[in-house]
This record gives sequence, structure tokens and C-alpha cells, in this order.
Amino acid sequence: MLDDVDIHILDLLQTETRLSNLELSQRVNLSAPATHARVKRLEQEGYIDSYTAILNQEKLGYDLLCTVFMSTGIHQTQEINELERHLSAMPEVMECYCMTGSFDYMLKTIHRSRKELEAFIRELNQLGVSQLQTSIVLREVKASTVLPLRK
Amino acid sequence: MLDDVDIHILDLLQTETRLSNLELSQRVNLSAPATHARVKRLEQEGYIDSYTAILNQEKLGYDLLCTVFMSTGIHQTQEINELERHLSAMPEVMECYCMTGSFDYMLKTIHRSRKELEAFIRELNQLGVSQLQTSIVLREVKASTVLPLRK
DNA sequence: GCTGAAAACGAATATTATTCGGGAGGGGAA
DNA sequence: TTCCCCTCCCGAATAATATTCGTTTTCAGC
Repeated sequence: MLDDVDIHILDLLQTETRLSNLELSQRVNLSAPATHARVKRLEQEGYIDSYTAILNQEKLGYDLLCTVFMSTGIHQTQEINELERHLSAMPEVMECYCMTGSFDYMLKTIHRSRKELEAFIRELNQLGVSQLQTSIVLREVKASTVLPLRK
Repeated sequence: MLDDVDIHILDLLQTETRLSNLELSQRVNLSAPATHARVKRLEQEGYIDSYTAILNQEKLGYDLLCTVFMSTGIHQTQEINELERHLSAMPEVMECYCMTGSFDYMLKTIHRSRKELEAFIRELNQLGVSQLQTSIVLREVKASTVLPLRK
């Protein structure tokens, strides 16, 4: 289980990932080796899924963020798995959730242009989709990956 | 501007963030110092927004992921800014987008229990919201932060 | 082909992570 | 209480890695 120091470490890793182990240890009032051992434990036990670099979408030409709601006409487990594997493999699909509500899935997708978006939607339609509703993000107010550990 | 090696570096940093500079340099066929200088440049020029640790939501007790669509009754710039500042400050709000479609905003929110979700929705309602439509994520099919650089 | 700027290299150094031996603290059994 | 054992910590030593530096290469423009 996790004690307060573990939570503190996780919280710091979420927001100040580039802290050196030494700095991290000073923030949580432990020695460097003890802190290091805890981080390794948190990684191994799966509390930390991964480390990642967040790139600037705009600077890299990805200015078109969309949400796509879709329903499928299929109900067989095998076909559903197949569909989901397809969706997961599409690099434009950043997130895909199975949801409550009037649609089966919600996707968050990213594109470089309307042209690419259109091609993507066309591709989706060939995957056995019965309904599609696409909206475009006009402005990003907040985009975070931080869990609210310290509430 | 970015050359092929820069793109290669960014792509590796997205997926194998924990690579040492030496390993990274070997992957892109450059010397360690040259690679390091490029990474620093990419950071400084804003191609890399941040580094972050992705925590395991489930293991940390956050099992309730939601999308909230909302519209506001307000139209004054000042009030809108105020509202957005509020939304951004709420730790349960992981993402907030201003969107096309029948609602003004879409939120991605995270909670530990239905009880907390209810309290959150109540809080939202006190922020000058005219319409709210909340859906719950049943299953995460894909959740990525990776931009499709190599398409 | 010459020249200058930009970018690369290898070696040297500085910083940081990681290992290791030993010791403090705390719970259970006699 | 005392002893033992387990867990976790610490500081020092070592290993790995990042970073700096002086020099060399590369290449576009003349």
C-alpha cells in the first residue's frame, strides 16, 4: 500500500517529472537511495504506467482536434474486438472509450487538415459504423494528464 | 525548422521517454553531445511542452471517467474568462475544450466514486451553466498522448 | 574550388543514479 | 521487559550518464 510519502512522490512525478532523484528526495525529506527505491517500487507495482513527453500539437502541425461519437451495427464479440483493434491501430485516434449514452464509442482524434479529417472519417465509415457525429475543438481551455491526488 | 533526425528524436521521446541520451543518440545515429543539443533545442523552441509521468488511474482509486457536455447562459467575455478559470482550477477536470456542436464545452473529468461525481456536478451547476449532459466511460479502449509524427 | 557558418565528433569533466554495508525503529513472542 | 526479526532508512563508494570543450567535418553560397 501507499503511504503519504509515496503519494507525495507520485504527485511530484506528475508535475515535475524532470526533477533529479536528489531534488526529489529533498522535497520529500528522504535520502536519495530511499527515494529511488520507492520510485522503482511504484513503477514495478504499476502505480506509474509510463513516462512520456508531451509534444506541442500546434507547432507540429496538428491543429485539428476532434471528438467523434459513433455507434456500430455489430454485436458479436469477435467483430467488436476486430473493430476495436482497428480503432486502436489508427494513429489519429488518440483516445477511444466505450461509453454510456446514445452512442457506443467516443473518440478523440487529431489531424493536420480538413482534408486528412475527411479521409479519416471515410476510413471510419468503412469499419462497420452505423452512426457518426463529429465535432471540432475550437479552443483548448485545459489539457492535463494529472490525477488529483492531493484533494 | 525540423529535419528528419529531429522528428525521429521527438517520436522516440514520445514513446520511449526513459531512453538515456546515449541510447537515444545510437537510435538516431548521432553522437551523444549532438543528440543532447538537439533535445535541448527542441525543448527550448517549444516542440516539447512537458514531460510527465502517467499514473494508473484504477490503482489510485480513480475508476470513474466521464465526459460532460455543457452550455452556458453567458456571453460576456469577462464572465466567460471567469468561468474558464474556474473550470481550469478544478482538479477533477482533466480536459476542457470549447467546441462546435450543440454544446459550448466538453470536459473530461475523473472521480473516485458516484458520490464525488455528484458533488462535482452540483459544483458545476453553481457556475452559471444552462445545460449539462454527462456520460460515463464504461471501458478504455485506447488512451494515448502520442502524436502520429511518422504517418 | 574557396570560405564561413553550422553542426558534428571524441575526450575530459561534472552530475546523477545506483549499489552496498551497516544501523535505527517497531512489532511479536517469551 | 528483553530479545529477535523484519522493514526501512542512512552515508559512503561506485557506476552510469549527462554535459562541456576544443577541434574537425560538412555543406551552401560565392
